[in-house]
Amino acid sequence: MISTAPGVEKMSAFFKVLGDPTRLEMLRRMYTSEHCVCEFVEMFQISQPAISRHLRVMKQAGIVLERRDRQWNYFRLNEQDPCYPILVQAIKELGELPIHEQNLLKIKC
Amino acid sequence: MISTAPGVEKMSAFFKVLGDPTRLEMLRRMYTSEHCVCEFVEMFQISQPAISRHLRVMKQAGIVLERRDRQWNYFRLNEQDPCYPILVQAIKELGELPIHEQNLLKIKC
DNA sequence: AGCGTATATAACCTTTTTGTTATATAGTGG
DNA sequence: CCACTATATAACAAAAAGGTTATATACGCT
Repeated sequence: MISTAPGVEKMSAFFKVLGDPTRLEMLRRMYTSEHCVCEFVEMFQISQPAISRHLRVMKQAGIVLERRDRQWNYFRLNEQDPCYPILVQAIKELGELPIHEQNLLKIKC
Repeated sequence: MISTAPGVEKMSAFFKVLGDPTRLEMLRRMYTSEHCVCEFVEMFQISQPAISRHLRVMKQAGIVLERRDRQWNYFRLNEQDPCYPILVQAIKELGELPIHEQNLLKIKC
């Protein structure tokens, strides 16, 4: 076993993080691939500081990991998190990203 | 298929409900069996109105169903909810209820 | 050095959440 | 009818969440 079973406190904190549509959508995207902050900034209609804070919340909860590469900061799912399997199931229930919602910013950043 | 795949909005609303430790614990108990309001009132250290509101939040989100029997109001999980499988997985990850946390109020109510 | 891009943090404000107390409603049993 | 129990709702206060703007920091480029 990779990780210990989470308790109610830990798990409800995990769910609280997923309880925001912006964060859930970000996590869904990260399941497909790592993303840098500026990609998320383009993706949503909220300010860059708001994006940064959502990412920090997820990082502090242990749900995502960050990787710094020069001026870019990349975020990805933390597969070691004890709640990771639940996250994966949730993302799978959401199904494929609709084409028009897939990110076309291959060039940007 | 029993229910339609939920979208990000619906699913994050579902997670927001699970994002409170009291509610998550209540759901965990309901997975074992139906419970009436007064049982939850005994179980937690918050007021009866607070318990009632938590139950209403879960009912309005479609996560639980209620059954009225004379002066008692019983709540149970809604197995038809599209997010029900995720809830079950989460509860299973939590593991067995510790003995000292199991409810001994067989007689009350 | 000076500029532009990427990102984080601080300060602030508004909305939502969650608890409390007070009170209303409904069923049960004298 | 009255009292007691079970439960819901309203009104209120405190705390948390989430957005914004302003600003600081770091890197790459000319």
